[in-house]
Amino acid sequence: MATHPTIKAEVTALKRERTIGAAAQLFYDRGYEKTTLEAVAETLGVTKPFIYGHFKSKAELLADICTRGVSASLVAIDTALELEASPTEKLRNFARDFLLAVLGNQRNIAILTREEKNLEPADFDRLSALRREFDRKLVSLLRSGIEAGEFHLADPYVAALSIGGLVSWAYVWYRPHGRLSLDALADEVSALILSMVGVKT
Amino acid sequence: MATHPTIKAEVTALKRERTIGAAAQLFYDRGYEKTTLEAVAETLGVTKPFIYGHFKSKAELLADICTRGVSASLVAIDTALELEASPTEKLRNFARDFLLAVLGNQRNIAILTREEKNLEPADFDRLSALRREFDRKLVSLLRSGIEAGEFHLADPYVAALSIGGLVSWAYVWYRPHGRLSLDALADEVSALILSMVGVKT
DNA sequence: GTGGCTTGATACCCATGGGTATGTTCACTA
DNA sequence: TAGTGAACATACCCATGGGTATCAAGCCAC
Repeated sequence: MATHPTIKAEVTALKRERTIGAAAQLFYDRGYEKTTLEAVAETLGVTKPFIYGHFKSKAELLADICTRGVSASLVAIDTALELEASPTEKLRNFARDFLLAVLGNQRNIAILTREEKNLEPADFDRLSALRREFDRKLVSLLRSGIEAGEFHLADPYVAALSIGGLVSWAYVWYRPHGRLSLDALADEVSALILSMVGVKT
Repeated sequence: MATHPTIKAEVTALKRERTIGAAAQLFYDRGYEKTTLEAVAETLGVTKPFIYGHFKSKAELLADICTRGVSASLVAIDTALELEASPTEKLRNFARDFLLAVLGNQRNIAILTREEKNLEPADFDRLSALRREFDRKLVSLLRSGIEAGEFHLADPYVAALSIGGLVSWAYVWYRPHGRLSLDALADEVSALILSMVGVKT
């Protein structure tokens, strides 16, 4: 009797998960407005009311997908800040994690970037706040590196936005099964970023 | 008699120009699919058939706007490659020009990035080819710097894509009348990029 | 000035797709 | 094994907006 509600909840969660997955793939491939909920339902082998039983609107699906995109990046910066290590090591780890987060959420990040105008204003504001939080934290990491004499940067704000862009943009050009492995790519990008902030190698 | 056709052509060009400008502003503010041609017409103080007299479809408007975005970046790399200067100086100039091109075409670049799924396949392919051309040329610039012993990069492809992303992403965060002037920003970003490729300062 | 042609406004069509009212099935309870 | 309710399919509504047929007005040639 204690397991019944749990199983039910798990089933519901699974259905939401599958729906979000199917929607993300289609939004990524075709774009949000060009994707009909009928198409999403067909991918899942169900019909529209199935979706409306779990989401109140198409925009809610979009918001969920985008939230995953931002959250992945935030986890990367939070993890780095909690490390017991020098700013250089924190940044090295962050750069790797951040790139892996972006590429592991390539579809979500792409949708977040492309479809922000299709978000409900409330969701847009919430996600914008998360992005600003990410930027603030990255600036603080860069600042600590400057103060420790490890980084050499005239303007940590511009550097933070540059790093954010450099890595976020990877969703545009990365192709799985490309020339480099994910790991090699992460090392390479990490080295570029350390060099950019003026870490002596 | 020789001037008549010319004036007519100029008037036609002006109408196209104004239409593209109004459309770009609205696409940028609201998104492509959320912008009706009626709204574009209203901005111009005309009606839909005016637009259809100069463009064969909404998608053609989008393609024109996006083409301007890519072209601006291509001009920057072409200009740099034609310079009689060291790779370091070429890259320094390119970085500045590229950033200024992106920010001078902020709306077009934003639309290009966000709305690629709404392009006709033929236009998408054409613009993709231009982007690849840009990447190839930037790689060749980085290569020449490595061969000259001025740049220190393990992988010029990854570096080119990183630079492209770093600068292209500026359309996301740049706000006119912000803390830094365009010029100061261009210098700062240029310095970051030179540092990234391993130019000794 | 008058006839033809170009331009764009008025008014319209209709495919599309988000969202929903209604009916049906199946799992679970007693 | 009959009854109850949740979950989902069927079938539908209708606002929206891209695109166009039609008509009016101005501009040019002659």
